[in-house]
Amino acid sequence: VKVNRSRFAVLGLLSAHPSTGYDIRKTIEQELSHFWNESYGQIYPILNALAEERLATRRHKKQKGKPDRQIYSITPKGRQVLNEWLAEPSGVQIERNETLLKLFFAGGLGRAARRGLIESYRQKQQELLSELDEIEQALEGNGADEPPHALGLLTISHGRAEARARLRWCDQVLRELDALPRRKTPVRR
Amino acid sequence: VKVNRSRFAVLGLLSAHPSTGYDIRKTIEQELSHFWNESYGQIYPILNALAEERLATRRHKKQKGKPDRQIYSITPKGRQVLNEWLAEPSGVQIERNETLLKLFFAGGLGRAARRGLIESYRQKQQELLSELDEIEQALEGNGADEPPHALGLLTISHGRAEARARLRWCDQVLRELDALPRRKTPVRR
DNA sequence: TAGAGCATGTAATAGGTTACATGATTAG
DNA sequence: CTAATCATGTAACCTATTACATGCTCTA
Repeated sequence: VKVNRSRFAVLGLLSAHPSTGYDIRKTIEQELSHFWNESYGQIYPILNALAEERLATRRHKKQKGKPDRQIYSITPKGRQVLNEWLAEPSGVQIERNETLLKLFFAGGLGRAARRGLIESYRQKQQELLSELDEIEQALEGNGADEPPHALGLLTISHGRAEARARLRWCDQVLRELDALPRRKTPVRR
Repeated sequence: VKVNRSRFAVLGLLSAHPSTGYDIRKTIEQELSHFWNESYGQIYPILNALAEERLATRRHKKQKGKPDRQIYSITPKGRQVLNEWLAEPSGVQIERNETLLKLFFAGGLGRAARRGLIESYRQKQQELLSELDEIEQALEGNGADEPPHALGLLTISHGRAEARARLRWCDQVLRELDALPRRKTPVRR
């Protein structure tokens, strides 16, 4: 069985409150960007399809001075479909890691370039940690009436755990690389 | 600047020794599958393109009892192109995490389903650790003449660090979920 | 007055998986 | 006898990003 996860990302956001395509993009960027992303090219056609399948309803709202909005709301059927998907366990997902790919082939590279690879990766992780701080702010509910999004905060702690683990790995590798023989491409087989 | 990473995965494997498309697929499965994947639908067209661009040469080898082989070897130009790519730092890559997506929207889910989500994720990480052990074996060079692939082993340690961090996160979340209020969808905004 | 934010959408393109076709040999 | 391994390749399909078009308002 193969499902389109982008559909569920959109449906999931609609399950919190009615939104426009524009809203959805913004929320994804502000609250999910550490583990998910969607572009307009996906969102708008998906919203259309959800409405056709009666998983969401659309209503047009005129605005003055600003473009009109197409507001989508999840239907009971949509909520049901979403919950069914939420309950089924996720399949394994091999996530590509470009830095590891480069490292794997870095035998022909010089000492400095090899270190550079890891150092740049290390910095990316540190930047990620800062981004996580910002996203956490958004999830904590800046307004007084908004309760913090407890489940969202758990995704933040996941991101931090991964980033910290990668940082430690970088530090260890940087130490080991110096100890590694500086001979040419270690051709195997 | 946007590059096709699959091309470099293939080129990188050719840089170790001449291979067929079939060999490449097998090596990827045995040694890179914890952070990279490629299907035949990608590999064969890429090999063709590499030969056309003179980054690799092809030679046909007849076999009896088995299908003929198309053996590709990297050219000096290919090696140069590869090394240039290896040296440039990798851009950020947001990797999608389906479990986190589900957790984010799990407000409407029951207690048990919520725990199930995390427990299944936890088990996937444990399975990953076992796979890493197997891949490590392959990289250590089972033959006596083969030296271990030191850089490859670093990618294993990266995988382990991530998996262990995720395991710890699961354990923590499983503890916290019980403490979380069991009220309905925490609608925000 | 330039740029950002609001808002919707599509077309072109790139990236990637799955299924299929073919067919001999070998191991269980 | 069945299934796996060897080996190459393509077509259909899905998934996803980028760039573009449009046009008003508000801020620096």
